[in-house]
Amino acid sequence: MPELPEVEVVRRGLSAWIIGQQVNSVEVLGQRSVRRQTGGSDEFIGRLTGRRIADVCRRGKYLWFRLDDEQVVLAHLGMSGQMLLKRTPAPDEKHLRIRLVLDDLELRFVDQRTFGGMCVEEAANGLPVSIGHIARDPLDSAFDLESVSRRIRSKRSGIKRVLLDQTTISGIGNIYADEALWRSRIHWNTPAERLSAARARELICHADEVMRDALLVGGTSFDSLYVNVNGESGYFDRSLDVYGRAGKPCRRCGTTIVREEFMNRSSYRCPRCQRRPRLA
DNA sequence: AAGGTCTCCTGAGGGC
DNA sequence: TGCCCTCAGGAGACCT
Repeated sequence: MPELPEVEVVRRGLSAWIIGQQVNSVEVLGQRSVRRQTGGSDEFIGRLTGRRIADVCRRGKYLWFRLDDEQVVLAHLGMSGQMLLKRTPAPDEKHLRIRLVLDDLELRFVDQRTFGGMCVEEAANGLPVSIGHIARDPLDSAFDLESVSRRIRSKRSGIKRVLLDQTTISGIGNIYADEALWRSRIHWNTPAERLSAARARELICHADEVMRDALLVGGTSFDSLYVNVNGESGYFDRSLDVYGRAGKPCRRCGTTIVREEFMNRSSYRCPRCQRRPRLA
């Protein structure tokens, strides 16, 4: 599941190959993948064809290509999106949704579950207009630990819900939220407002740390759905401490990790290291 | 206003 | 073998 480290791996892979290349032709094989484009695939193709790629940028889990004319191509990988580069002709993937033919390679957006997509839009102050509400992520040089900590502590909901809210801090998904909470020994349902400033700062630092650790080994992957642009998987799944480890011993205290339902998805924690918060 | 829920989607895997 | 059920979850729409 692509969260910040996985998207950053893709960004780095792409920027090494596609900067300076021209988009010679565009093919949309799946209309749903351009659903954010008001004018549909015709507009997407029209605005993109002939443009040159000037840079590849990222904020949180969003990725975008800066074009040579103040427009950007905004992309989100969703649950299963991949950006694949092909230097030589290759058969179309089963879930190939968008094809960009560049100067000497082909960029393919492949997405099984179609939660992801791409669109061409304007940028304002260097940020695609439709993601103005997305907060800075911990890898952003202008990320401000103090103000994020303050904002987190002002929220009246459980801490995990706050970590997943991309308008407060971006880039964190279900996996890294659980990992950061485990490192900080905090229960996922602890009211955010009950964390001390020091605990909140520590939690943010742990989220930053776990994502940087994952980035070092090329991101997390459980299956073949996520791969970087060379088609290689990440290795961080081998380093996870709690996520997906229900029934296995906590690496700190040996207590059996449990899986609980949360927001119609899964949450993993150590029942001993991450005690349920006392009722207020 | 802010918090919480619903919904989109496809394939893997389990039970029988 | 095949059919049906559950599960995976990011984020925008929608409701309270």
